[in-house]
Amino acid sequence: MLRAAIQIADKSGIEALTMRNLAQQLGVEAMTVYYYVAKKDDIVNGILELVVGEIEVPSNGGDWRAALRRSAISAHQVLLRHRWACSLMMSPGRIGPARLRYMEALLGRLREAGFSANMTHHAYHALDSHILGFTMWEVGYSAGARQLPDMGAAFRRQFPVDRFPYLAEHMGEHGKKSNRSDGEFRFGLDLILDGLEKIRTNRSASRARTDTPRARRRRRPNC
Amino acid sequence: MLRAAIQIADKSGIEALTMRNLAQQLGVEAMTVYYYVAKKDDIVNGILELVVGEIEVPSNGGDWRAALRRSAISAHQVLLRHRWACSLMMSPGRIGPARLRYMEALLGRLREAGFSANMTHHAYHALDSHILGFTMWEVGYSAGARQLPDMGAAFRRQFPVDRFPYLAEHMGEHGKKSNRSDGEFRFGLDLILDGLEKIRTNRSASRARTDTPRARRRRRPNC
DNA sequence: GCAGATTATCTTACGGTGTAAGATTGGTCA
DNA sequence: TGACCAATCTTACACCGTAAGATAATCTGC
Repeated sequence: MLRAAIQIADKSGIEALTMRNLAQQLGVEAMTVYYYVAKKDDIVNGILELVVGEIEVPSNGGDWRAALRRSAISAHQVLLRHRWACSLMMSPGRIGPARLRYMEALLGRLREAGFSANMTHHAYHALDSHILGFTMWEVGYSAGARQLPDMGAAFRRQFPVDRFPYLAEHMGEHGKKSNRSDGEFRFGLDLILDGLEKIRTNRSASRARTDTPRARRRRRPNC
Repeated sequence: MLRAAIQIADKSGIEALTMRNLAQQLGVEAMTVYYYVAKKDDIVNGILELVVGEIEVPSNGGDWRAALRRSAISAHQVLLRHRWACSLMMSPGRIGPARLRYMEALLGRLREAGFSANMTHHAYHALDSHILGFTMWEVGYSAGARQLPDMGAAFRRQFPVDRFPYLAEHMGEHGKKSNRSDGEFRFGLDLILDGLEKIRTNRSASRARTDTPRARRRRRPNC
């Protein structure tokens, strides 16, 4: 049943996932679905869990940066396969077991790499914001582009290039082949990972040189 | 009318913004609203435009980093004032004049700082992803926290600390006063801005040393 | 002053949504 | 055969956006 629900959402969007549509897909009447499920929300949570389960969790050992990078790219790809999932992941009250497992693995990998509890907390949110934020933009953008085939032309008609030169240039960049397939996603991702690595090595170095009990307590307040 | 709509959405969430509710707020019947507006979507686009108009646009001249930082923090605050706006900004087909003005200013400020067209394109999306992605997480998280007052306890009940130690630690970080009020948002923002500044100076330096016509053409393909 | 046009509002109705309540079917076992 | 029970369907309700058209209030030109 959840498989059928995912199929509907993938093909026709999450707004097409109605109880009546789902029932029809299953060859059954709408209310029959309620024999297996208490509320529609349970279905939504269920399919979201399945999708989160598709994401590759960061591997243990080895280069932390590479591990997190692989996982983030996997998340990006999964969310592009199921374009409805992104906004659901950001809405409240949708954190199930699969999601917790993913979060735990990500947080653990950061701690293992040597980040403090507080730093891990910040790093997690920076990464999460990029993954979900960027992918959500991408999903919305491509949806808009599909509705309005030549967005560039439509834009130029309404807002002449001489009044919005930078926007025009920006649209031009979007048309480039070199900017297709994950380029923008990886750019922001690497920006964050590079920044984190720099902080990590600086902290390690400064700890080795100038650590004090008070500083350590402030850096790892929660262990 | 748009003001009344914003008021409803701010107080009771965007799902409470129905034509019947809005009409009642205006002391009128539902269909009367359609005398002033063709579709409900026009109202939604309208209030989104007003909100985007509240965002402080990056100033010209001076430190590009500071200008973009101020603008991003302003956007963050505006979107926290109107918690429904975030997801709307990421949905397709909602780019009105105010939004274009904001984008143009941001893109222009990046170009003016010396970034190439391609780099500006990437920088824009990195920043945008963080602003919208982070804020959207924050909105969802605090909404969940409001529904479930003691989330930490609820979490511990369902998922014992010994199985999710890192998650437990993460929740602990969320409880800290030091992590309130924008700390996490600014961390990710500075990570991106720092990374961009590093790229900017590296590019400028390498251009001064080793520029060739071909390299220049590839770096700024669109001017 | 008054007919006609314009502007503003309301009424009714339709097809869509999630779902509450209860009737109905068919199979399994004592 | 009769009781139990799981699976399905039927009906109905309150909500949603909105199409179509009636009604009331105001302004305009003679």
